[in-house]
Amino acid sequence: MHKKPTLHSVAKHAGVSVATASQALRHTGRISEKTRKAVLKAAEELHYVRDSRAASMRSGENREIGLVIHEVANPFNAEVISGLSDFLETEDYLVSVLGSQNDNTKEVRNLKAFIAGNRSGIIWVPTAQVLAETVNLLRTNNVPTITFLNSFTDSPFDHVGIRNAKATFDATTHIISLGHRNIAYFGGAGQTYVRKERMRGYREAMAEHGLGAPLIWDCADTKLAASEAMQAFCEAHPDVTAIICNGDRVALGACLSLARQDKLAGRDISVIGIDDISDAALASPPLSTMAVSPTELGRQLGRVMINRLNHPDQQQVYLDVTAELVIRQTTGTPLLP
Amino acid sequence: MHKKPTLHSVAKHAGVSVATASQALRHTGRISEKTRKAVLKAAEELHYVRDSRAASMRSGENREIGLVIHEVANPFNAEVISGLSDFLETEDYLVSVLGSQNDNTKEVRNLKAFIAGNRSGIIWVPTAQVLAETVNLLRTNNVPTITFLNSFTDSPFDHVGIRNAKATFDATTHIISLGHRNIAYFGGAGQTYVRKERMRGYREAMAEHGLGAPLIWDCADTKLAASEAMQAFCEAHPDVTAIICNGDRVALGACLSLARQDKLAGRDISVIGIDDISDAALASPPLSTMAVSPTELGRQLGRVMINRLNHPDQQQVYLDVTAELVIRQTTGTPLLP
DNA sequence: TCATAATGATATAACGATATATCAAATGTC
DNA sequence: GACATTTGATATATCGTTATATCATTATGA
Repeated sequence: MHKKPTLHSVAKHAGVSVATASQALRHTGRISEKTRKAVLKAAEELHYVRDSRAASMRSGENREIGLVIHEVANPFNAEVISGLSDFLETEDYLVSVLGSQNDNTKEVRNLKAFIAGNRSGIIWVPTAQVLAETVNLLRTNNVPTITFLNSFTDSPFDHVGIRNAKATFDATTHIISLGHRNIAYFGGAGQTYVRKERMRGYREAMAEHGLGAPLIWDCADTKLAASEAMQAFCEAHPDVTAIICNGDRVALGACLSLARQDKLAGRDISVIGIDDISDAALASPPLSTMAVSPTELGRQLGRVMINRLNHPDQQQVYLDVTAELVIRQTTGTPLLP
Repeated sequence: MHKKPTLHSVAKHAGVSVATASQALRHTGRISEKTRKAVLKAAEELHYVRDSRAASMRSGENREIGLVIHEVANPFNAEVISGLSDFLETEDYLVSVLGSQNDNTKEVRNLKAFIAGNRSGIIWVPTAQVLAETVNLLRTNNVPTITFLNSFTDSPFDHVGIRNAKATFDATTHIISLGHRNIAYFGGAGQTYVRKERMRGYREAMAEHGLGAPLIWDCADTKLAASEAMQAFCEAHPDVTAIICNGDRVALGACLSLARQDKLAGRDISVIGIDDISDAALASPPLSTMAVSPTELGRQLGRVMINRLNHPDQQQVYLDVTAELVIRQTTGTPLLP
């Protein structure tokens, strides 16, 4: 088996020096058209691909962005990734993704992998417990970092996320305005930054209308887990007439369980989600939700990153996108008792 | 802003030479325990992360695998990625993913990015039209490559995929055994390798039972597109009593449309998918399908890759996984006319 | 005791590219 | 025609590692 072509072999094949070949391929304008053509032809013939490790090491340039996310299979995340890479592509950056499965060890390993590979920037969805150590790692290694969705106190990094508290506040207010009194917060587990904020919005809306004793029901963030949890929830709390869900996936799972119990979401129990993933509009009945457009969010994220790369000394950016109420068919007036 | 720590700064901080620091960090066993400890401590204090570009350039080792896939947001793919990276992680490899959005230009760009980054191996879901040029690119650059799902004639690469023709043959045979005669193939578009094989299986089963005039209905591979196409399909072919779908996503879209028309999948029209994505079992009614377990498929893929990396001269591997019939509630006997 | 071997640290040369300095030849100016 | 300038190609150092050779030490053995 022969070895892969290098700049050296291209130069030899074109009959020029390595330095000339390098310049020719980079259109520096210091090489005559004739020899440039010759080098390009040689490169073509040998199927030469520049070794980006060597190039970026010498030049210090590396147009690659790393994304460390908890779960790639999450449809909301998948749509964000899609929007993000589409946008960054137009800026000639490449996005690579590593999933941490909500595991702290993997998270650090993935961040280190991106630092090791000298990414120009890192976008990071932090897990619930961020160690000061991890922050120091990113800072001393001098990587422009943006936290996404989750954040943590005293974070020195740029941030792009959702106005979580406002989203659930608005959702809860809407539900209350429909006449509901007995409203629970359903789904999610643990005290992630995002969930804490969302629960806060719910609590505040409840308090504002004098509806005390907020009720919170945990479950893992999957459709399956939510559908099982909803079953148990309905048995435990038959008096609840509406639930504010921790996200669309959970909301869809809850609706599934309702259908199995021969109940109708929007009539027997009102359900509202957050995110507006593409399945939300397609579900039956279509899901009411607080829409944030994951694709657009991905683009925003890209914009903030480009901005940071172009202006390293700019002050910290903190961008929270507002979720819009989308009323479909899973929210309605409560049944009279 | 200070610069990122290098082996040089670690060595200086520990009071040893660069060579010693390097060996200490790699546990080569040629360094005394005392100085090794000192180096480790220095590295820790400076938050040193090895520059993998320099390391892999010099050593030739690079434990990273690249995956070029058409669509990350596809739930089947997402589950495969999850299985793949979990497995390769146990072998101490890292997986990075690039999505090509079914675009030929992006596909080549992504492959080049992985070649440029000197990945140890590439897993590749080829688009419908693969240029000889692209194959040469991979070969001359000497990257162990595995095609996944799709392939092409005369491919020199290892392959992991699904026994597509058998899957649809079995699905169709099952539908026929239930008593259906008027059966269509629904979904997908164009002549990808996978779809051609799947249509072949359908056609062969139909022919074997003397059921001529196979009917094929195109639509894009998304739930939304499928639900719209199904509407049109039902109007155009009211006599069809069962459809073999190009995949679960399409099948779920079709079921959605049936529900909107107040028809029940499994009674009015039988629907069967392929893949068994996690939503299949959760849908209402639960989807009958030809199950391949995407997570397990991801693991297989990882196994084949490791195998190739450890045995570069082994002959070409071609592995097709068999799909199992899973009967849920969307398949049943046809209504009497 | 003196040669020989083991141990632990270091010096040096790569890996494959690019930035910079350099140099020869061609061109321009008065 | 002598000198300055532009143009196009090249030589060399460098990025941050690791592999290999080298070199002091100290330990071992006859």
